[in-house]
Amino acid sequence: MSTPDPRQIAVRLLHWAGRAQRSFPWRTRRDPYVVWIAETMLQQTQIQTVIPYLERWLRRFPDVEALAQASLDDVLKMWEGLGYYARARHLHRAAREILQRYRGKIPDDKEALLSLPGIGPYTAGAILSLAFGKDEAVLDGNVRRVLTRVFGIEEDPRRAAVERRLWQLAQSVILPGHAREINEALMDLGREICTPRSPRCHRCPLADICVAHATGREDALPVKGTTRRVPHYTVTAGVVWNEEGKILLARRPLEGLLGGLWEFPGGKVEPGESLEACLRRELKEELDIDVVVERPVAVVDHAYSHFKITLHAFHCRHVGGTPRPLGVADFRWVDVSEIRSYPLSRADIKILEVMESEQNEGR
DNA sequence: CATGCGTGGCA
DNA sequence: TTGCCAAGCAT
Repeated sequence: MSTPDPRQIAVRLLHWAGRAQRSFPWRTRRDPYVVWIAETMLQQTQIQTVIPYLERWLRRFPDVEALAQASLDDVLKMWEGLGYYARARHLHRAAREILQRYRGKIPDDKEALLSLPGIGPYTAGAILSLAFGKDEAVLDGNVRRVLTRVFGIEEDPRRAAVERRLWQLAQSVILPGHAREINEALMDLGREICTPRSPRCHRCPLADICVAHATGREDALPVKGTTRRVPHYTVTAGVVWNEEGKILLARRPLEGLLGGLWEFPGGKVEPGESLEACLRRELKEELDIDVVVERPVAVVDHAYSHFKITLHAFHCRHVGGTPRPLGVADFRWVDVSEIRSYPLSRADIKILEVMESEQNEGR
């Protein structure tokens, strides 16, 4: 089978794009700000997850200025539960930079976009083509899957040389003046038809020119790398009460896992260590306080991006030492009713929900 | 260039 | 239940 003709692909995609489409917020409004926020939320995240977050976000931060003027805590709170929290921190920083350097206007220049935190090649291409109508390609997971199949690319797409070739192919199917429709069609095709498993080739407008379809390689492409098994850790967390009936919340360091979120402090159990000893040690190391570990609150299983934990939470009584932020970014004594107003990770929300249900049962 | 970085849905 | 996967970016 000959190599598919990019122009023919473009024409097919444009025709296919003429069908009834779902109306997403970032399609109804071509506002660069909306596209920027939506595309950032959509990084590694599915549409149905993003939509409610996006709607809330746009009500709370309707433009660059509102976002720039918000506190990081407000921004993280709106992002709570969406994951990959560096995205929210980057949006916040970028908004301040856009306000300062570009008078609040999202730049329509590729180099300027790429220099902003959180904007890489995909998001820059998406903003330029979808919001500004420029003839720029996008290459995301959907487009990568479509192109590796249509062109029958058997090499690992994560290799830099293959990645460059895929960008060239993505650019080659852009018909001048039609980048927006082509890019959206490619991504729609990848999401709805050219799916990772069991692609619906009988409904695909490219099926008759697709190398993978012709050779029965649809399910094998794109080739996957070797998956490493994820480690599992046992972790403790303390709901530390003081004499006034307040609870100690700690803020995680601003970089790294769950950066900037608030949590019930604790940490990883070391080999041979009891849960209670772990908790006393961690609270001493991170906050320089002494506690008595009392009854358990909850046991929560949780999976992060690259490891899993079983989290044992205990009520604790603060018996000594004024907290100091040794291994945390900040700390605060708060009323139970105030905890919900802080951005927390999913695992800590599960703990909080158990506490709230106990409270409602009058325990 | 390889790795770190969340969460929820699905088979 | 477990593993796979999803509109990537930073370092």
